[in-house]
Amino acid sequence: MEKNLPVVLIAEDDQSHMELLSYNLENSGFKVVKASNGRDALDMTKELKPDIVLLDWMMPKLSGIEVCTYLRASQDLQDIPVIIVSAREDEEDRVHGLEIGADDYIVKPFSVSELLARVKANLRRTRPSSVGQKLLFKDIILDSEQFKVYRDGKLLKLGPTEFNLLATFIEKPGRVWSRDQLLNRIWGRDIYVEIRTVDVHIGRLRKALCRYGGEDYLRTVRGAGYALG
Amino acid sequence: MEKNLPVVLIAEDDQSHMELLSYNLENSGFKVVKASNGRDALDMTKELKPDIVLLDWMMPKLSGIEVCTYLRASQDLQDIPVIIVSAREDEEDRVHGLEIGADDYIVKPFSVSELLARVKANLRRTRPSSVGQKLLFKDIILDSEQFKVYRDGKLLKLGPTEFNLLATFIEKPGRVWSRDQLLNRIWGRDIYVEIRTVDVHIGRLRKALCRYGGEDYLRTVRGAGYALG
DNA sequence: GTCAAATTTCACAAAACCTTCAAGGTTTGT
DNA sequence: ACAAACCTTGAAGGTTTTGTGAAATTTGAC
Repeated sequence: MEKNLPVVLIAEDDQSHMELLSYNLENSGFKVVKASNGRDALDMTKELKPDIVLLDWMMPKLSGIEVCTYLRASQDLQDIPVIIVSAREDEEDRVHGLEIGADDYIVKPFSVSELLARVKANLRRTRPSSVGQKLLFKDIILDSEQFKVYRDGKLLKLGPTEFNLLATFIEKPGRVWSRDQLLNRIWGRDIYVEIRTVDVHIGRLRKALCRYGGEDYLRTVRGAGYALG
Repeated sequence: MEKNLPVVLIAEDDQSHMELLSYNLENSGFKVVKASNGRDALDMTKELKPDIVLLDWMMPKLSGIEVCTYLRASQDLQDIPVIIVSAREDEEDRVHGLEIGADDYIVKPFSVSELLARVKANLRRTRPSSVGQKLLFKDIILDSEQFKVYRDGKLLKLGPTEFNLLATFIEKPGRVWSRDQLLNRIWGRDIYVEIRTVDVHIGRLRKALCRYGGEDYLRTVRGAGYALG
């Protein structure tokens, strides 16, 4: 079982459509979670906090529109990108979808490559490292497709955890992450490890980044957590 | 009889059309299998598992649309690329064709070069090594037309799985593939084999590539997968 | 400056992960 | 039908990474 893959929640009641979507997304390196109606979609979103949500417009229990409206009103879920998938292609419906806060709107039928492109485009905003993009910070380059990190042109050797930490930091330079947030994001929500373990890995990442000299970009925020720069 | 050519099944009831298609495809290095109605097309597809299927929209017994719908619903045939060939050029028909799961839609009359381009484009997705081009990485040459691999000018002996692995890697040098992705891509998606099997084949590929010495280009990325370079 | 709290460092054992090997099985080729 | 080539799998063995406590150091408040 792969770890740390971006999670896509698909809410779609048509079975064959669901197959098509999940197969292609899984093959492109996403973890797929499925919901076959609006209520499940909403519950699972609250529970799992996926990285992006695909909502079919027409679904039993709650429509995609209703689910989206709810998500947008919810404090801790409103940042999750939502893509509405619909057979309605009227300009009016499209506008309605975007008006209630969806980030994108795809009309059925769509090509698989179009769907993937849009999913990635929307993740690029919130989780750039998950879509195989090169990320930069000062003289650091993190290539999430090749799993390589360079500083000042020199390849660095990082362990998996250090890599994930850096990927998290470099997505939002300057943002301070608490130890708890880092544990949730990198270790997973239901793993129990000592909170101090984070410090150790930060230390290791620090050492790795300064392997060939240079400023220490990792900032310790006493009582709060860590940040890059 | 030439082996290992990609197989195209053409379903077309118009005799002269069939001639045109098969002549050109055979000339471009495909093995062509012919069906003159929808029912035969379906039976032969099940039987032969061709690499790609060209379906005329209007055919006796079963229409191209019906055949395509069936293929998409069938567990072990749904990955076969389908191109619908039709005289209907309404946007509506095109949409319908894609909606039922066709990968592409070509309107008659079409140029031969357009057809070939689309066939190859669709094969590139599922059978990248079947479109016969030479791929290079450092001193490695992979000739997917001849199914031969050279390193530093010397012919290497690879088993089929090793060849496919290398073909996958060399298409995107540096890209890290998870074991799951490799299994899906090379073994196929509904085959169940242990994930560790991948490791063994990687090991063999490694050994084969270094048969006559030289650097080991296969990079193991702990917790993530493998990459070439 | 002193002190307590917070953070960093260190070393090591355990866990996770990868590689290799060899024994069947299966497929392919003759 | 037989032999060769190839594939799959489990297990053993080796390597890297990880988690943890304890000690050392830093920090900020007083």
